Amino acid sequence: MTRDTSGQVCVASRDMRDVPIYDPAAIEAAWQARWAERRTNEPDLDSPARPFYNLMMFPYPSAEGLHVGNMFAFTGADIHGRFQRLVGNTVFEPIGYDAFGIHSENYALARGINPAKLIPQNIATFRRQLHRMGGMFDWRHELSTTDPGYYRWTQWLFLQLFKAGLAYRKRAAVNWCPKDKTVLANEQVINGQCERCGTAVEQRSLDQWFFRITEYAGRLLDNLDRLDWSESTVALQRNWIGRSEGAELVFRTPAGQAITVFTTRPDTVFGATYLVLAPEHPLVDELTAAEQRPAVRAYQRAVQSRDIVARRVGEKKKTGEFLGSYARNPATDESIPIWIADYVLMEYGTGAIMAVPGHDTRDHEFATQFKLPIREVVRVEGEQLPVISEEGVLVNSRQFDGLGCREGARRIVAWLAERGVGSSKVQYRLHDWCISRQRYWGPPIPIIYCDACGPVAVPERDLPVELPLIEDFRPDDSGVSPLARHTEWYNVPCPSCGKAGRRETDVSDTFLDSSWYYLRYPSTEFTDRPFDPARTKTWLPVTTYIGGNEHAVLHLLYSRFITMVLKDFGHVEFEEPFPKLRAHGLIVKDGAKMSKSRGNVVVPDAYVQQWGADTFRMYLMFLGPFQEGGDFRDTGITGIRRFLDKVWVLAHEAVTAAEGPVPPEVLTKLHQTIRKVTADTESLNYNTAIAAMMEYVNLVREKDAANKTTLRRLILLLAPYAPHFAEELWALLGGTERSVFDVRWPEVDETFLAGGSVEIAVQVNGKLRGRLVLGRGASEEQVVALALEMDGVKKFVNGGKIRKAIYVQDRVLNLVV
RNA sequence: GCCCGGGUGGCGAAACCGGUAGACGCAAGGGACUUAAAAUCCCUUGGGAGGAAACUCCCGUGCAGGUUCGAGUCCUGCCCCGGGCACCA
Repeated sequence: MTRDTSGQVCVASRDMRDVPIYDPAAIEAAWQARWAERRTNEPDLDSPARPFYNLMMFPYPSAEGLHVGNMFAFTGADIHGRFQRLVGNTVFEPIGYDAFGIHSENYALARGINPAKLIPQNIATFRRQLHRMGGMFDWRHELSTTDPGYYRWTQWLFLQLFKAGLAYRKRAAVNWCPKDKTVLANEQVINGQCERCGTAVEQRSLDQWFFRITEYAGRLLDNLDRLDWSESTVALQRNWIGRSEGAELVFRTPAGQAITVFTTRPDTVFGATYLVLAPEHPLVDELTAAEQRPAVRAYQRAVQSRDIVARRVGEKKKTGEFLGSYARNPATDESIPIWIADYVLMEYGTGAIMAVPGHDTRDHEFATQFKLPIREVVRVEGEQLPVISEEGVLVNSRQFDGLGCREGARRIVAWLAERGVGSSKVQYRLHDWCISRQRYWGPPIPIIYCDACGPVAVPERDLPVELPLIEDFRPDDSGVSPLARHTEWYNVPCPSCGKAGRRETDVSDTFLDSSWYYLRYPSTEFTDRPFDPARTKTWLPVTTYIGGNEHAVLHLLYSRFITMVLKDFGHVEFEEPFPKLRAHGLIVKDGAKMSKSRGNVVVPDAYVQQWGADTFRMYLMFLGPFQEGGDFRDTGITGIRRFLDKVWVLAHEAVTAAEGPVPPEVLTKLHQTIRKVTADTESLNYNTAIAAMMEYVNLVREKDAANKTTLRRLILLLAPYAPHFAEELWALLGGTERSVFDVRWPEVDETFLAGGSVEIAVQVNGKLRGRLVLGRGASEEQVVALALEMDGVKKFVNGGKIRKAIYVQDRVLNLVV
């Protein structure tokens, strides 16, 4: 019996020859030290032969440390990087920390310690864990978004948008989380609740900074067609941008006011029997008749106080109020009533709709409730109103009667456009990006307010605007940042006129930090520029980006937007930062997402400690398809360890044993394995690549064909997956290179694939009746002749005539009788 | 409601372009080695029926149909699970 220092039982050679014990802890520590000392993972950034920028989504350094989901993601990405290096690319694989933001701040609040003191401890833990997992990280280029040398440029970025008119300030109803005491982006509101703490979100009206991402909606959408991204991610982004084609139509009041509505169904304009404005619509006041004023005011107040949950999600029952005034339907010329109702949202379209109760479920509900006229303008045989389908013909639409919906829509828009009361319009669901946060833990927005000059940009030479270390970093419900309690910090002269000014006390959204970090990585050592032009030209855009779909919308959309802006202002030469993106799956535990609140977070440390990083890495990859994720159970780790033990023993046997001839079938299998592992690793199908290596090892053992030359090839295949293990065995098998990662990936020799025998399935009428083992490439005649001799086949052919024989070369023969 | 995934043994999963369903691994059972246990090695393992046995047959990829010589894979209509969006006009 043998045990290593951790108490782990280890194998001896299967024939009891003495083989040193595979002790991952020792090997892994030694190789990690060697990599650091030899600068193995530090590519030449200035003149790389074949630059390959392998990017993974950087973590936020939570107090719990790296969890198993992070390790799954990073391992998958690291395998990709290591493989790319082995096939001859100069791989740059950086890592960093997205350490600003509400996660970190909330934890700091709970502990009562300033995040500026707490975060470095968390980062230290992450750094240690990232080293331990054996990633091919270039530690020279590690970054943290909380470093003033980083956020200086985040602030610079803000200023570029500000100067271009893409950052603006407006008072807006925003999502307010009463528990976290902060404004949330729409994207951070899930079912009307704060995505962090689950508290119901309220509406508040505050002055906020916004970025005009909506100006880029069309480009952000159109470019998706040109990106090599996981389909799932593309679908999420498309959905989020939400393009709708339709028309804007103008309804006029007798007094001449114009109410513009957006509709996707201009074909139904003859059925518009009333108008509905959002309660906050700017025209509401002037359109309200005197006698309706009290009721309208009361309704507006009621809507405002109702939380966003009720407005957005719940409440089947429609509510609304008549304004007491009318407008003309531009198609029918009829006078129709104007209402307000909270089912119409100010943020979408024009904040006003033409209601077509015959052909819209919501309008139908509302009209029924308030007894408003419902008119049929689209007829579908055998269907009752409301008819939503566009597969009908227009009726009650005068000269347009009888047309199909689509054709009708075109003609009606053209007809209204002639009279200046309509035009076609593309509408997006995307909203502008609110980047203000009334919090402490973020980069201060670099603006100074001056009574004379208005909001003035902090001069670039004065960046960074450093976040001061304050004791009272706790937010309150005043709606202003904790920084607003520090006059000594915010009272500064106006950079423009020199009179008394006041700093912006809000900080920016974490998503701004992460919207450009990939530009910073190659240039971390430059203190005088955000990203060096030469380095950027060499390394960007990112070659492969790997990350989770939880960032499919926010992070990826914002990064694309920021890159487009930088392109438009001449700072970079490309507009898509991530031409190739692969989404990995989610690791769940017992069917549920891992979260602190569920208490099901799995920390990898104990596993890495017990089994070694290599075993745990491979185990995570063997769990299921990388791009699908899976449920974490630790029941299968032994399988991977047994596999590595077998390879370990084979390698040691091969070193001492005399080199014998390799059986041909082992050689064939070897080249099949090289082919499969190459293809699967390239396409991120790591689970099946591992299975293929296991199959090969099983065969080598069965044939007792351990051999240095062939084992070296196996070690190379294994290297991306188990890097320390591979280094150790490569050296053992006589590798003279400084690292196995400086060797070239093995190539498939087709001549070995051609040989060997195949098993051909023989079917009668599509049912399997026997198998033939033959040399590759047998002709149909030969196979049919042999098949007819088989007992199982004879029995079912039963003397009948073969009507047809279908032969798929080397695979299957089907006899039809 | 709309948009993505997905449904295959006791479990995680494989299956190229429609061509031998269940590779690989876990767990389980049996055996070898051992004083014993662990480790290791060998065998069995989708369900059912028959046979002393070598074996043989039938059924089987969420459900119901269809296309095809042949369907886990393609088509039509459903059911269920996961994720995203959602009073978006």
